[in-house]
Amino acid sequence: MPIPSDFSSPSRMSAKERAYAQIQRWIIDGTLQPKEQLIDAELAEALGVSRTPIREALLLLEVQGLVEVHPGKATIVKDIDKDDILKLYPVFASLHALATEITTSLILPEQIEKLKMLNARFAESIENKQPYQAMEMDEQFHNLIVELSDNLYISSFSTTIQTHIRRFKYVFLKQHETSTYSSVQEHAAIIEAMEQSDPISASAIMKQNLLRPMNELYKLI
Amino acid sequence: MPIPSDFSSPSRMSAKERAYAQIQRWIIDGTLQPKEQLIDAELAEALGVSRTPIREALLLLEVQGLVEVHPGKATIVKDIDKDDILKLYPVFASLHALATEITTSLILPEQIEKLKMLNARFAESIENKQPYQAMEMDEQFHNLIVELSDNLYISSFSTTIQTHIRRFKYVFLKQHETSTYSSVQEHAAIIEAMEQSDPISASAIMKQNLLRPMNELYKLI
DNA sequence: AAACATTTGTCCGTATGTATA
DNA sequence: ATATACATACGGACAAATGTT
Repeated sequence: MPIPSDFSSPSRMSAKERAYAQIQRWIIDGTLQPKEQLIDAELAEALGVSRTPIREALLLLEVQGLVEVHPGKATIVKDIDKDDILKLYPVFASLHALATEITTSLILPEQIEKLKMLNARFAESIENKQPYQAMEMDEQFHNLIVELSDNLYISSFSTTIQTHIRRFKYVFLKQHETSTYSSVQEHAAIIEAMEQSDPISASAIMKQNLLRPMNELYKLI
Repeated sequence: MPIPSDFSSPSRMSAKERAYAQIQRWIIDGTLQPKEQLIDAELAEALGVSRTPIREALLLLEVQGLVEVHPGKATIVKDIDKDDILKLYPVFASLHALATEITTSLILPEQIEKLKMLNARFAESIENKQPYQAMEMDEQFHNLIVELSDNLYISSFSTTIQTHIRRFKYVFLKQHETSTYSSVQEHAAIIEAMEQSDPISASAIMKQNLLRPMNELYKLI
């Protein structure tokens, strides 16, 4: 009789980690709205744990910029306004441009193939009008390049920014129709520049691939 | 009789904040060495507080990448090796290049003057052979540009990287003679590009101003 | 193999500080 | 101005997990 035995797969999340992941999801998807007050005792009861792991999770969310803790007063979900998009995307673009530059000089043929595969699935998702799946494929394409750059700081900062961008889309857009076919073509151009070992071109295209949606989003709102 | 009454100046740091600042200092200056085990109970006694604020401080330091927490096993000071410098500086340079680009289009004449003043004091410190003061003046110059870019993500990420770079210098260099006079000239060139409202040039020089010391440091070690 | 020592994780009670009636 | 309610900050004890004897 086969025993599941995947004890160490998600390595048994601690209460703190579960609380962190759940509260973060609630903030991103709008269940917890901007400026809404967070009371640790309430969250503790809602998640079936004590206040300690909740407080640790809120501390992490504060560092990430999703929560504001006013000692002795209140803890609230950080407010958001549309101009945040003008602060988020340039940093995101710079980080990914750097990651692209680094990855271009490290990438292996089989990893290039994986990027092509991800971009193909990205294109399919757009054609099949599945905006959420398209967004995820787009993220996977970008995240693979970031991972391949093998730089913990880039990946860490990138994850933080990506979380805020995701929240922004959830709060301001009903649908997530942010992916366009021109993005597929830019991805292809990035891959081509990587194949030609041209880090300058690759990173320049990557930057545009992220700054263009910023402008489109900003006009849209 | 005049009462000091500076209650809100440092706004009375919490135990968590004091613990965080102190442990961080100990890690940066090498009092707590790489791979050294950190026992929260010991730190709690040493700092005269309970384990709770210590654990919160360690959590923050873990996010910052200065500490590794292995649940149930141990908490240790993160190890460091000289190749870290090749990961830190490119990210630092990208962030400061972006900050420079943004600040160039926002900066006011009086703020330009302040940059000139900081660079003059930076030059003096080098001439007077005061390497630590020179490092601080250099940091103030860069940090002012970052602050003026008015982007919370840039300043937050920049602070994290700067902390690691500082630790690197403490661990691998006895003296902090990392500032050279060519850096003063590059700062002057950045200021000049800003005065001419040339963000491309300003950010390019800024990038070089940070990548050059990276290569010098790497060769030195 | 099992009991033990050690360290982190969690719970809950209390103190402190703030805002409001 | 005082007291009261309420939320966060902190403390101390217990539980859980890991490695060892």
